[in-house]
Amino acid sequence: MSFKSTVQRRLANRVKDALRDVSLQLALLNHQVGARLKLRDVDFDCLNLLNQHGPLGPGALAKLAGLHPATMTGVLDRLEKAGWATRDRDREDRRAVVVRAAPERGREIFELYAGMNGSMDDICADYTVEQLEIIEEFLRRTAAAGHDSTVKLTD
Amino acid sequence: MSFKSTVQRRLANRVKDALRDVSLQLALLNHQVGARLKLRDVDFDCLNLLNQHGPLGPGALAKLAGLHPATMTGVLDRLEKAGWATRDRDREDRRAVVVRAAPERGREIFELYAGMNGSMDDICADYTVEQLEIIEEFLRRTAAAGHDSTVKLTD
DNA sequence: GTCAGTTAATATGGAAACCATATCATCTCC
DNA sequence: GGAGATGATATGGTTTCCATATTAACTGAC
Repeated sequence: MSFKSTVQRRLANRVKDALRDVSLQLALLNHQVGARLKLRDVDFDCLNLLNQHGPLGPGALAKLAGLHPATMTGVLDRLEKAGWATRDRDREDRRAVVVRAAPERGREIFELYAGMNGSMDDICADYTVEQLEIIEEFLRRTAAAGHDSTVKLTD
Repeated sequence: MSFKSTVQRRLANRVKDALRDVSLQLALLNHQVGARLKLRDVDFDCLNLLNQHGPLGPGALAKLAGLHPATMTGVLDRLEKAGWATRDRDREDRRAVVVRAAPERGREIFELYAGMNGSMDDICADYTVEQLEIIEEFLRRTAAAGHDSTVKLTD
């Protein structure tokens, strides 16, 4: 890592501090949104993973979420029972099922995030196109770094 | 909200997408770090809140974390027993206790995040001072927006 | 100064969740 | 064809959650 100046190093530390705060605040927001939907944190996290990655098998979802397969069975039982997800037979492997988030329920989640989404639109409106491109690139690289770090921890 | 162009609106959506991915990846990383420390998600989240906010009473910590006071008692029991936090008498209110994260254990957490921290330093080194200032400001405003949204959801 | 009302933290116990292990059906490869 | 592996779930013991109650302490009105 090659910082060009002490100012830049200090700024990097401030960026990392701000990132930690973002992570914390969004985790707390997610917890409240989940509570409003009467979902346990672990259930809501798994639902978010399904919304992000698309349909997955319970084993793959468990691995992604860092959960035991038996735990995932319980989580999916609750999500299915509450109408947030469905389990369907896999067409190619009769052992397997495919789990999908219920698309018609997405609006309920969307509505609870409306405040945050509106605030983000307002914030983004203050930046130029060039600035937003820089910000997006930074966030993409940060997400990739987070993913890589997680993979390294589970090896 | 007043976007100056369609390009800017589209970019805002990409920024929001990227932010969701960052939130998800950091949540998964936190889960794995917590697992390495043999801490339940809820325990690790509370420890992180103590590290971020400094000493707090159990009631204030429960409110911040969106947890029931009785749940917090159990969380603090586990954190105390495992040596991650201490409960001390409040000097001014004999009913109250003050919970502190154990400073000597901070290094263990720090070491598990070393990969991510190093990656963030590398990423930041690619940006100019001006760009890092923009990024930091954006993250600060995003954290504030997240906090405000959470407060609105709990009213 | 007294006392009713409120607050802070914890105790209790029933319900819910977690997960190590086992089970069964299915798939793969030799 | 069959041994070994895999995917998902069942089981049951343990752990966690939390509604409610309890106790000690604080506050403010009278």
